[in-house]
Amino acid sequence: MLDLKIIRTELEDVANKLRKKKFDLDKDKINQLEADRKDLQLETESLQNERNSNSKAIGKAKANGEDASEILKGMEVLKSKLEDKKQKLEKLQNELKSYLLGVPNIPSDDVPEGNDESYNKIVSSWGSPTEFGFGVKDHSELGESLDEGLEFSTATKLTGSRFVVMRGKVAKLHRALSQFMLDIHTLEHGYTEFNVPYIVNEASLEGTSQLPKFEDDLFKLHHDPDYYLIPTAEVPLTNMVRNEILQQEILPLKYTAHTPCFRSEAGSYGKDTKGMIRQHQFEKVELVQIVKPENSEKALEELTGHAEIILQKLELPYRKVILCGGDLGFGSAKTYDLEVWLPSQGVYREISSCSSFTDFQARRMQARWRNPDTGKPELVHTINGSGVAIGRALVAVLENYQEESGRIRIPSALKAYMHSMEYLE
RNA sequence: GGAGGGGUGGCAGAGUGGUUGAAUGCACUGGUCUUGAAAACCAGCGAGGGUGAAAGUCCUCCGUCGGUUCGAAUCCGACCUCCUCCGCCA
Repeated sequence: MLDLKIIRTELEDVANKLRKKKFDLDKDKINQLEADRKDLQLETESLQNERNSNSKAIGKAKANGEDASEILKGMEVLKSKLEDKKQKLEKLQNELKSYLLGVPNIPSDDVPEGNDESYNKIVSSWGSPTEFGFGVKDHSELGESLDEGLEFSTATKLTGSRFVVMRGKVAKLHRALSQFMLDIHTLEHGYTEFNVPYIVNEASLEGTSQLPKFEDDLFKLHHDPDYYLIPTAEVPLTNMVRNEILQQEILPLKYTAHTPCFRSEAGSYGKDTKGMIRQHQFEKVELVQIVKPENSEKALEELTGHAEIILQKLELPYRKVILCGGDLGFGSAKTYDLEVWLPSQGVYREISSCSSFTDFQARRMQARWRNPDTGKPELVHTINGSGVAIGRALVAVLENYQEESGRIRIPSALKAYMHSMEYLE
């Protein structure tokens, strides 16, 4: 959610900046709602003031044994007038709030212009596309041809499309990837490891801005009150500071967790239907930082670097891309995607997305820190990114480490987690 | 699942219908003292919002939502949540 004060005072400027994100801010609607709100709020509050002072006068009169019936008589009219105004004000404020909840974050100045992903800019590359002297296979072909490998049809029997069963060594490799990533982030990058609920409430999802706008992307459970499966560990990790006022000494907070993620993938019919690129359930090691506003730009660079290290240690060729305004997520001010080389497709595919949300999530969550200079609570900034997606990392390893025979070599960084196996067999 | 007891400011913890947005302690900030620090003493110190150039002023908030009342932290109802005991259980 954006700062209402900034919207009020710099409406034109905000509208201009949001244009980069292809969002059309309804200035007339905001102006109208604001004008009405102002009038109504003034009237309501002055009636409340009147009621309060009358009530106090009644209390005083009764304490002194005096007659208060004269004041009491006037209160009846005042009460119904107040009730009326209050209801109208509440309706108006709800209208304003629900509109504002649908307004995206302002993109950072260095975010490139552009309508879609074709305008994203390559920031840097690491390694070069793996060379093969033979015809490469894709990960599903490789995985299905292993004795103990990927079983898409079994998963379809158990559940439906967009799920996978991993058997034996592949399941172990998948687990090795998650252990490896967690170890690097906790031992070398200073993150605290968490094990969190995979089911969260509505307030958490509103805090990190999946709700109310993107309910269709979530799996909702039959439970009262509403429960949802997490689409990413960003939700539980970030919401740990919801409604908190943090001491500055504990900042920055650096949290990581390995969790499954659940996404309905509504609206992606026909996209990546084959293989494990796009699943309803996948695992991910997530990185979250809670920082002082002045440090958020630096923290985004740092966190993205932490995700890059994983790909480097796995010796997977990748490139770093900055998303253009049109491709930027709803709450993000700036996003870097890391794209890993997939030989079978001959393209780089997203394996991590690292974003700064500035104070957008913090405002929704009322996540604050006490600034010793002002003595006042101020909003923190939140940053998160995948470090990295495990299913996609498995895909990348299978494809980039394949040999002509169909054997898969184990990346050296993972050997310690795979009982020194040379090959996946 | 059953029985009982709680949820109040950054923390601890008073407060059971009327100048209580809230005693007290801790923490924090400023000052006095000190070569400096600590201690001691003095003063200040909740959050969100409206309005205003500012000083200020007004409104809302005591788990959440709703109700009773001229007036609710305080009474009533529902829900959430924590603790204790019993039962059950991976």
